[in-house]
Amino acid sequence: MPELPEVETIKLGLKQYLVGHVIEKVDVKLQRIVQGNTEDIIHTRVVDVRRFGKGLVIDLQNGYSLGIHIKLTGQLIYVDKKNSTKPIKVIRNTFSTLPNKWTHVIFYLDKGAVLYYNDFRQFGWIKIIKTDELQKLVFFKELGPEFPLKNSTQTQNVLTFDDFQNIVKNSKTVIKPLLLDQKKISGLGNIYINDGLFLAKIDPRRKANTLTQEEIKTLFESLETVLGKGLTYGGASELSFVNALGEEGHYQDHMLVYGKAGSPCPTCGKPIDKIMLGGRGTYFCPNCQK
DNA sequence: AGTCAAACCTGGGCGC
DNA sequence: TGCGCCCAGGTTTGAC
Repeated sequence: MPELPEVETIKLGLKQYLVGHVIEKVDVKLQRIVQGNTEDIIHTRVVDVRRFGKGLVIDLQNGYSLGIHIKLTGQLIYVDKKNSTKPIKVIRNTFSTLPNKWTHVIFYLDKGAVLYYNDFRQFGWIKIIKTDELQKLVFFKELGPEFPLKNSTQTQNVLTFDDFQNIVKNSKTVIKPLLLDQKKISGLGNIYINDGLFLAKIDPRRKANTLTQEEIKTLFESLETVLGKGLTYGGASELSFVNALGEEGHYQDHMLVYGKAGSPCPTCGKPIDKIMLGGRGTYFCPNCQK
């Protein structure tokens, strides 16, 4: 689902296409998605797009920002005259032109461009707030340091290996739910954690504080590898993810174990197992991951 | 601090 | 064919 590589991909696109545009009008079709007053963001220019973990921030010239979380199925798609008639992936095999029944917010921009917020499951949110008050939002306030993402624009509050080692060593919890906890480490999600643990040959059920120094090092590097691969492939689009132009990524064609219950392990050929951990589907090879 | 569960949603996939 | 049920997952909240 949208994790660090996916949200970074959206951020890069929005930064390229959205910055410089003036928001002329906002049409909120599903009120639940938006909090704050849309009057505060019209007739003002987009000056920057930032990412914090899996959260996005669109900064405006008048001192306001949009804090955005796309959760599982949110899409932010920039459309101008060049790509306005293209069918966009909605979910799995469903495609539709824009706007469609899953379009909940429409930002009309100058020069005839439009930014659509679509969200099949309606879990995402857009919060209109003064830029200097973003840290008051629970999500941003409690976000832990970011797992490093190679070749990304991430600059601040990046987790070092020493930080990672300390977090893992000092945690009594099970390793997989620990990695999912955005308050401890931000940016990782279910897909890349499953694949990272597989690559590191570590059983997702292990208690964090039983990992050896060597295993922690391998895990750190494995997670870096799979996240980097995710970014290289433009994200994972098995569900609803598309980039800022509505294009799909391709990491789903390169997943190691995620979603592959019963399929042969890429290393040993024995079937991939699926269990629930922390309420989340967890895929691993019981033979390779110790 | 940890663990767990429910809630937020909808459409796909399943069993019957 | 169609109904009912479960599932997917990133937070968020609340309970123990």
